[in-house]
Parts: sequence; C-alpha cells; structure tokens
Amino acid sequence: MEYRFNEIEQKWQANWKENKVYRVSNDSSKPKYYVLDMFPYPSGAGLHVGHPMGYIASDIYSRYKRLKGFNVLHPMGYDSFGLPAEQYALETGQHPSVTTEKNITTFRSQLDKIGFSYDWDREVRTSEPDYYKWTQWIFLQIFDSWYNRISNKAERIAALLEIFELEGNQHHVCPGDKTYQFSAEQWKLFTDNEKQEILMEYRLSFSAYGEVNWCEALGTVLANDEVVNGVSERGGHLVEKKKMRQWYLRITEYADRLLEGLERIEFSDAMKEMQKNWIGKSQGAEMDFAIKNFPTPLRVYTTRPDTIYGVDFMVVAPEHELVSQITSADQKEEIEKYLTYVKSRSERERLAEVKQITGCFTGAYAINPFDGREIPIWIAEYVLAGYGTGAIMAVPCGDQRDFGFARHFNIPITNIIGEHFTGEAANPTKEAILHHSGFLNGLMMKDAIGAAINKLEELGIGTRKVNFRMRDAGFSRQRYWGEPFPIIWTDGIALPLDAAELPLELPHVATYGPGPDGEGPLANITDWVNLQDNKSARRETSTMPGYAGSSWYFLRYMDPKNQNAFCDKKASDYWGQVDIYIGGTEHAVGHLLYSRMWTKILFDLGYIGHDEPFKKLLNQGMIQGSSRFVFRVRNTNIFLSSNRIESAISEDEKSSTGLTSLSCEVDQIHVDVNMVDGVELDLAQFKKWKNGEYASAQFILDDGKYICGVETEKMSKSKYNTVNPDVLVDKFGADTFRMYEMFLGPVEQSKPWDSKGIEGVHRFLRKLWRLFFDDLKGKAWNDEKPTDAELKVLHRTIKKIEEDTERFSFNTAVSSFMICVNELAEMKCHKKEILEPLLLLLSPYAPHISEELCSLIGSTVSPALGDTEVSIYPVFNPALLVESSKEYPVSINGKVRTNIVIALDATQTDVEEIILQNEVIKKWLEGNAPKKIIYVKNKMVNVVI
RNA sequence: GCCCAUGUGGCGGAAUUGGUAGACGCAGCAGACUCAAAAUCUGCCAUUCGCAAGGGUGUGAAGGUUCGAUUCCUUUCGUGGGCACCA
Repeated sequence: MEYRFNEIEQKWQANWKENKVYRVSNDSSKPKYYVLDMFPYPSGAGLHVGHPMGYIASDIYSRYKRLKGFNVLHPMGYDSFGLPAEQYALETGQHPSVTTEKNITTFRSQLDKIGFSYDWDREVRTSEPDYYKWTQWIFLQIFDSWYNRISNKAERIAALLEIFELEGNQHHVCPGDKTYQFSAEQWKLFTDNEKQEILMEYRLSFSAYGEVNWCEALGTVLANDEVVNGVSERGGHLVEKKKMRQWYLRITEYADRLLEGLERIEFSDAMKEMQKNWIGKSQGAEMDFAIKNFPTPLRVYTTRPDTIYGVDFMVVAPEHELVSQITSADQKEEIEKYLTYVKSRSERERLAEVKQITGCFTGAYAINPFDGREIPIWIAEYVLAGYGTGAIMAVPCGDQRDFGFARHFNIPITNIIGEHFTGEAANPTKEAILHHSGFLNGLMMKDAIGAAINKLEELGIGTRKVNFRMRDAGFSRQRYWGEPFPIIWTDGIALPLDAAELPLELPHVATYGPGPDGEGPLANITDWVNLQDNKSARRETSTMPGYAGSSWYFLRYMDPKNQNAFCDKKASDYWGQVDIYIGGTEHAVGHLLYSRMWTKILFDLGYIGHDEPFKKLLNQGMIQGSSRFVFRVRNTNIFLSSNRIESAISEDEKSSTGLTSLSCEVDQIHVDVNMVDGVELDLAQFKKWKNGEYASAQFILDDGKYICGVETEKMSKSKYNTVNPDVLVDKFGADTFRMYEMFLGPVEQSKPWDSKGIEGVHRFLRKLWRLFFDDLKGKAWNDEKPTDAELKVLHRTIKKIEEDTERFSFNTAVSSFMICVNELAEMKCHKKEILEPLLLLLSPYAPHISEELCSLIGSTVSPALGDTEVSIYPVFNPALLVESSKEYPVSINGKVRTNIVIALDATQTDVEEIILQNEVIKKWLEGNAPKKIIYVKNKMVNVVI
C-alpha cells in the first residue's frame, strides 16, 4: 500500500468542507484563540509560493491550538478594493467587480489546495456593499467625533457643542486652527456655516486643502510612486503640486496613545522602532527670532536650543508664508526661480536626494536674541512646511546637513564646542562643554538644553514644545474602485448621510477616466453627484483609500453576517484582541498604525472593549525569487552558456554560428525559472517558450549544457521567477508543500525560493508512511508494547515539537520530525502506541496524511478536527527522559579533546578525580597539575593548564 | 544621509540562557539491491598537514571581555529592507 497523496488530500479536503469541520462558534465553553493572517489583495497574477508562507505558519498554529483544546477563530478574506483592478478596467473596460470576482475565485482554488483550516463562512470582502456599509458607518462615527485632550479620548461632536455653548473653546484648543478662540457668547453669534467650519477643524475625520501631485496632461492626481523626476511615470508628462480639497484622519491626536500602546503589545523591537520613528515624538522648544526691518518674527522649532549661539543661518520651507514678504528686491528673481524648481519636485524626491544641496538666500536677516547677531535667512527644499513651524535654525558645527549646506554656500561656521569640532564634519554630540555661548558658557550641552529653554520662557520669546513628525493621514483618493464617502456637500458644508441610508453603493460608471478638475471618475455621473431635490447639494466624489477597509476587518470576522452592527459588542468582547497576527513588514507604518487608530476610536466611543487590535505580531520574511538568465549575443539569435562568455571559440562553433570570437556584447534576458533545472536550461522547452520566439535559437554550450546566470530578486511575474504553488502541490502533495515551506528557514527571515529541496521533505513523508504500511506487504503497524527507548524517542519529540511550535520555530520542528522518523525506522518500531501520538503532533503540519493514517489504524481521535472539549495533544512525560549519566565534552583551555561519561550527580571533586585519570587528559597535562578545572553540571568540563 | 535587519560548508539552514560549530535537508561522491531504471538502503562529505594516530585553522574582517564567544562589547566591510533629509 503506497502513499497516494493526491487521493488522500482530495478525500479529506472534501470531507472537511462537507462537514464544515472548521466552522467556529461564538459560543463555546473552551478558551478562545484568534489567529489572523493579513488578508491578501486578490491580484490577477494569482498566488505565488511567497504568499502561503505566512498562511501555512498561521494554519499550523491554529491547528495546534485547536488540538490543545482552544476555540480557534481562523478566518480569511480579501482586501478587494484597489488600484490595479481600476487600472485594468481603464485599459479593458471590464468592471473591477468582475475582474475582482474572477481573481478571488483563482485565489480561493489555490488556497483550497493547500488544506487550510479557515472558517470560510466568515469570509469578508472589503468591496462588498454588506461590508463597506460598515466602513462608511465607522467613517461617520469618526466624522462625528473630536479628540478631548483633557479626558484623552475621542468624544462625540454633540459633547463639544455643549462645551462651546457653555464656555467657548478656552479649554479645548482647536487642533486644526490654533487661531480660533471664542467665548460661549461669541460661539452663539456665529452663523451655522461658521459653526460647521469650526467644527470641521475639530473632527477626527475632516476635510481640508492639501497638496497633491497633479498631472495636467493626464487630468488626474498621481501617487508619489507614479511620479518620477517630476514627470508622470506613464507618458512622462509634467507633474506639479496642486491644492485640492482632501479628507484626512486626525491621527496626530492619537500620536501619544499610539506610542504608549506599543508598550502593551508584542511587536518585534524592530517593528516598534519603525512605528516610533514614524510617530517621531521629539522634545524641544519653539522660539521666535526677530526679523530685521520686518514686524513679525520668524518662529522656529528646535530640539537643540543649547546650540543657540552656534546659529549661522536660518532655513525656511519654500512654501512658508513669510517667504514672499521678507524676500529682498535683489533676491526676488533668484527666489522665484528656486520656487519654480521646488514646485516641480515631488515630495519623495525632495526628501530622498541627499547629495545634491540646493537652496536660495532670501536677502533677509533674523536677529539672534542673545547676541544680536544678524543671521541670513535661506529657503531650501529639505525643510518641509508641514513639520514643526516649517523653519529651522541651522547650526553647522553640530548638524551634518547644516554643515554641508554652509560649506556649499560658503557660510562662515561658528564653533561653540571647542575641540569637539574639527572643521571637517559636524559633531552632533550633547556631551561637550559650550564655548562662545554667552550665558551657557561652560555648561555641558545636555544640561544647557533645559537652561536655554528656561531663559527663552523667561524672556517670553520661546516655549518648551513637544513635536511629532507624524502628519494627519490623507483619507481620500480621486479614484473609482473604493468606498464612496457618505457625505453631501451643501454650500461648502459637508453633511453626513444618515446611517439608515447606508450603504451608499458605488454606482456604475461608463468610463473609469478622471472627472473634471481632477475629481475622481464618480464626478462624471451627474445624476448621481447632483441630488434631484436640492440643486445646491452635491455628493463627495472621491473615494476612501485602500487602508479604509483593512483598518477594521479583524472585527468583522467576529460577527461577519450582522446586518445591524459592524460587530456585536458581545462578539468583540468574546474574541477580543487578535492573539497572533501574521504578515509582512511592508505594512509596518501604514495598515498597522491605521488599524490601531481605528481600534482606539471605536474603543473610545464604547463600541468595543479593547484599544489595541493585535496582541502579538509575527512578521514573515519576504520570499525572493531566484531569477535565471540567458545571454544573447547582441542583434543575433545566438545564446552563450554563462561560462562561455569571453571564452575561446572552437572551429565547429565558428562555422555553425558565423561568430569569430565570444568576446562580444551580450544581452541578459530573463527566462522562466520553470524551464531551468538548477542552472541548466532545458533547451527544448526554451525553443517552444513564448510561442516559439526562440525556436531558431543557436547555442554555444558548455560540456553539452546551457548554464544560466542567476540573481536573487523580488518575485514577480515580469521577471519570470515566480513559482506557482499549484504545480508543487500537484507533484508532491499539500502536506509536502506545507512542510517544505516551513523547512526553508525561520518564518521571519527573508530568503530566496528554491524548489529543489522539496524532494527531501517528500521522502520524509513517504518514510513515515512506511512505518505504517509496506508497499508490498501491506499493514506494518502493530499493537505491541513500546520499549523504553522507543518511548524516549517519542517523548523527546513531543517536547521539542511543542516548544518549537510555541515559539514559531517551524523549520526546526520539521527537522525534529525527520529525526524522530529516522530513529523509529532504524529501531524498526511500528507500534501504534508510539505512532498514534506522533500523528497528532504532525497533524498541524501535515494534516492530510495524519488524518488518513489515524483513520487507517482505527484511531479514536481525529487530529484534523480536534474538536473535543479538552486537549487531545500528546502530553510530554519528563520522567521518560531522565538520565543518570551524561557524556561530557572535556576541553583543554576551551578546546574539546575528549568525551567522558560522568554520572549526573557527580560533584566537583568526583569530576576532578575522573578527569585526571583520563589518558587523553594526562597526555595534555604532560605531568603538570591543571591550574583549574571548570565543571558546569549537565554542560561541559574545561581543564585550564 | 538616517533607521532596521543580516553575514556560519557547494546550497537552505541548526546551535533556545556564553558551554562539543555545522543538527536536519538538498546537491555531490562511493557502494548495496536490480537485466536495467525508479524507489529504497549503507558509508563519506568545512578546510589544511598527515599513511595513520593525531594536529593546525575555521561562524564577513580586526580587536576586546571570558576558563570558554556563532552568541556579549568596540571598530570596520558587505548584503537585504525601510524612509517623510524631521531639525
């Protein structure tokens, strides 16, 4: 009886599906456990072997937890709104919902083959009206909220209105516009429109003007990614900044709580670091510098007020409102030129190009309030209007960027740190004693920071200030394939739809091109945009960004069919936080921050009972593709094997190809990795590839073989280095595929894909099978009593697998299974009493073969189900592994020279006695007494001579 | 430029708390079985000196701490990833 994995896997998958084995209830006496994968965007390319990596890890863990007696929520869905479907629609006219549906079907069939234990009854799709109804609903809740900095939570706008009626805004500074200050009386005198405008500046989702990348030629707004060197990626048209009305989420109000929450969740230190850097909390001071011959001062933000005497110039963001006013007549032309240049630069470019120093002098001077020095004011693109005050004081001796700027523009540098400044590079230390620094002279810099701020406050020209580098999150897109905003504009005022009118369904459009004035495609549907009963009312035409739907999907899984709420409070209280969330690092600062923010808002408003969505995060590494290349002699159809390039050419080759030498220019061309065995190209397949494009190819071979070039790159269709899991599953089975993906290396680590090792894992499963059934003789398993040695093998494995699974070290777990099976085979152990627990251990990793074998040996448990009230996971018995002695490595000066068996309860004296009688040790001692003998119980012995 | 990660045989990787470096697998080599192939099994497999016994070297590089370092510290180089030059 042989291992027919295809039959077995199809059989059990059908069985699990039919019996809804993985359906999970919100009502259970078992402890809950929530295992979540980052749901995929269903792209047209389908799954490649990189995708299932995290899914397999989470599936193993889910199945493990189920065996351990937990009620496990393990759902899957699709993040199905997004740009690619829309771009495809633009090219082909196919509605995104059609292509999305098709892609999902492909994804699903690929996922099904791998044998995942998802509860598909809970599937969500962000582009379904049943789902985005609630995305819109949550948006309305955010719109109807403001952040009370005193109670430190989101509250309803109604509560804010009450406060304004009672006391104006004296206790609640307006986050959107700090100049708003009014009393209760003044508030009451405002018109309705004025009141709405003020409220907008408080709302947690708000509309305001912001800059976008505008491409006149395409008539559309572009993402940073789509802009290269100031022109559009597609078509190369000019792109410039344009102010447009945008929606934002006031995530900055949550900056402190997002920071604080990191302390309470298990993210990797690297991930926490990334989020912290993104939020970018800094402590410093805001201070005013008077401007020579100008009434208003220049306000700067600095984290280093201690360096105030080292300020040699000021840099203001080009967009700063003072620029036009302070620019001197003779600098006007230069400044205009520079501003035009900056306008053509995307923000990404402004921030990414470091080597090129640009800037322009305004002709104006600021006055250092402490020593009265005149400081030239410059503008430069590296200072952004959005951060701090949009202006900085530059200290070249302490800041490398300022130093480079000063060097480049020949601005004299003041040294305030004595010998710590060499004149060759800036020194950002805080550990230097200040020189030439007036009242700060002689102070250590880090102590001078406080002293300087105190002085500033005393003089009334500055204040202590905490700053965040995070900005409010842009929340609207001029696109079609996203959630429509449930907002109607009337006389410039945004009015929310009533919850009863949700979902506001995405209407069909005739074309997917942009609307007039850079609006999204929805603006083209005048019937939809303009409301019939009110001529001045107009719908919002932009849609929500990709991250809207993914900011809360983990809550919908808990109660996916609910028609009356996004998620019943009882359900979210039962499931609570996601216990383990698995996905890639690419979402480090996007999705993972937004979903944390949404969770906090929903918590503040009382809809859920926890304010951090994910208890623990596991980042899977990226699977890179291993690309293969052929080398074609330029403008010919002749291909050189990689090691023949520049080599000698034979007479035969000369006559067959007409070449005279192999030292010629070659083009490197990607070939499909699936036509290459290792590095050897299958010539027959290559000739048939791409409909025979290379049918008449000629080859210069090496020893009869064509050897390809190799490079590790991102896995992508265009590089022909993708490997489809279906092919491997068909050939080796899902169990082999699952275990091989895990065996490749640690889940967290990025690594190149290579299919060639998969046979080793497949061999392991066949070897396991042979413990139960012989290919010729049939049944091999028996009911004999196991020996101590056999029990020892089993229990050592139980311990190892449990530990490894708990710490997500799946690669070492697979190797432990191999060791166990190797040992049992060696011992010729075919005993059910040993093998049955082994199948239970294995079932999370290889569920099909485990289930089949369990059923064939008449086991009373079904590992795939594990649906009992108690754990059916094998229990490790430490007593079976107790040893009385150990073979100790004995080293001389740290170098192992021999091994000696010593009783585990031996004392230092016992050990010394035994060691000194050993022949090998005696030889090394050459008759001398050792200086010292170090004995670490259960570890090793070291003799120092 | 900044931040994070990472560097171990021909290859993927193991070594969980500072304690036998190279588990497990792939590839390779030699052999058994077979008419042959597949499958399976056995042995070898970092490098160097040596017939062997045994020794030297070895975890990117250079230092350091330690009885002992892949592991900790300093410096440095390479690779991968991220970034909003955040003052």
